[in-house]
Amino acid sequence: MTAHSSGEPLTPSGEDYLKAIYRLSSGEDPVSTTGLALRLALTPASVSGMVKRLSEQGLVEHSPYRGVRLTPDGRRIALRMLRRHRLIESYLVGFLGYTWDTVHDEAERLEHAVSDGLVERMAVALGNPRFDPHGDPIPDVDGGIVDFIHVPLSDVRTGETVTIRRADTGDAGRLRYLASAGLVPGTPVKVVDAQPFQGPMKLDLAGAERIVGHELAALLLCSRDGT
Amino acid sequence: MTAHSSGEPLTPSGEDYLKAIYRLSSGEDPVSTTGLALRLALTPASVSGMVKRLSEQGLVEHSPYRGVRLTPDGRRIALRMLRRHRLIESYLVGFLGYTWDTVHDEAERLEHAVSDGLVERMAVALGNPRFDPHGDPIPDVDGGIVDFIHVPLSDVRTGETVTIRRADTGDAGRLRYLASAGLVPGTPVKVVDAQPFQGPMKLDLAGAERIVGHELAALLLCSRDGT
DNA sequence: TCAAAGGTTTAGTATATACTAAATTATTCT
DNA sequence: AGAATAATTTAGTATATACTAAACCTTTGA
Repeated sequence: MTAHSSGEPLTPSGEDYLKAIYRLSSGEDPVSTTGLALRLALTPASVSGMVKRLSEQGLVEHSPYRGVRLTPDGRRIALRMLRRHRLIESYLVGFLGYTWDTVHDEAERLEHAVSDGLVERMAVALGNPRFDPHGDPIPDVDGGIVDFIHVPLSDVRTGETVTIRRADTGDAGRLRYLASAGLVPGTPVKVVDAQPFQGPMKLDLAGAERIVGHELAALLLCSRDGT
Repeated sequence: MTAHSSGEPLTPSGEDYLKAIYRLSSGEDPVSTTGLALRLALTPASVSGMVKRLSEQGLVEHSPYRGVRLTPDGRRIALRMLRRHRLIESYLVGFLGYTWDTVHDEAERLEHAVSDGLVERMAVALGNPRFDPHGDPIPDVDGGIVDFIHVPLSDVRTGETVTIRRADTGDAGRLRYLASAGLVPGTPVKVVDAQPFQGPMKLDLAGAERIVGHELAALLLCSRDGT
């Protein structure tokens, strides 16, 4: 089974573009060239060129000056990469002693090198998990993905209690800090106070008080009830 | 710690060349362009070009029309790749249910993507093995490698008893057949009869008789005593 | 010893991907 | 609405790696 319908083989670069488009578009919305360029740390001009090639391969639809979106083929590949990435992260944490802040870069390279067979063996070894160590949902083999509506902690109103579900970054430093502050998926948090203008929040974590800046709070995606 | 002294980063291609040179030269002898081309399934012209670039990076020494050999830097990288490859194979067999005939291709891709840290974690999980599933020695972290003098089974004289130590191929079909015939590292074998002109050999495997063609016998590297 | 054969290198081409600088289109603000 | 600003694309360049075809050494054998 090839990666996509057209015969063209896809390069690691192409895989990264598709994955980035998926992440930025949350599956559907069109994505801007500049947004992609920022995310991939490339120039907009380079992105323009690559997008044109992906479009010729039928993996994205591109309206010049308007944006890119994935075709069904493109989305399938993006979800496959996401599955790989998240299963690899899960495996490294579960079986090789990695911590959640150190797995991202390793997975970023491995996801282009592993075979489908290896990914599935890792999935089996893990017991087919549905979430990775950061709380992100793992797409299943046929591209299904459960995506809950999560609220950034920074948007939660004072007095409300939510449960942290995901940490939306791959940055090791931030992840390490979050873990040390006890702000990991599964943790219930009550917003005691929130200062305006991107100001810090005062939180209640099982009795203990904690102050978190706006930037970090925006990375913590939460659910309101027992979702 | 970078891969080699000069600042130049090495590409996966370059890593493959160095590994191939090491394998073909058994560490020291100069290697021909054509030999390399055959091994890597490339044209001699392509090899010529790449060898020139590797030589500029100080990883190989090249006397035009005479051959290539590794510099100390080049050898270090080659051994690092060999360590990676063999540890990955060992890990896949030991922890993820792979069999010895199916690990080669997977390792061939992964060896370029894993970090040193991951390799060492796999080594620890395996208990720092010294041989991989095919019986090949695994170089240690500082590039030490125990290499015994092994005899191809095809060179063993009639009446002699040897122990199979290594299966010198990555070909899945051949490996599968060898395993099914009981011809795996560790097995003692007595040569009952050997026909001339690349003819088949008759073997005694713990009482059972077996016929093996010359090509396969040449792949089975053996030790004479209890080496 | 010298010519033929074979192995090796060079020259020129192609593909993939990134870049900078310039041209182009879209948006925003007055 | 039209000009200034911002975003996007195109044009042209560079690097890495592979290829084919042609030129070039080396070795072999008469």
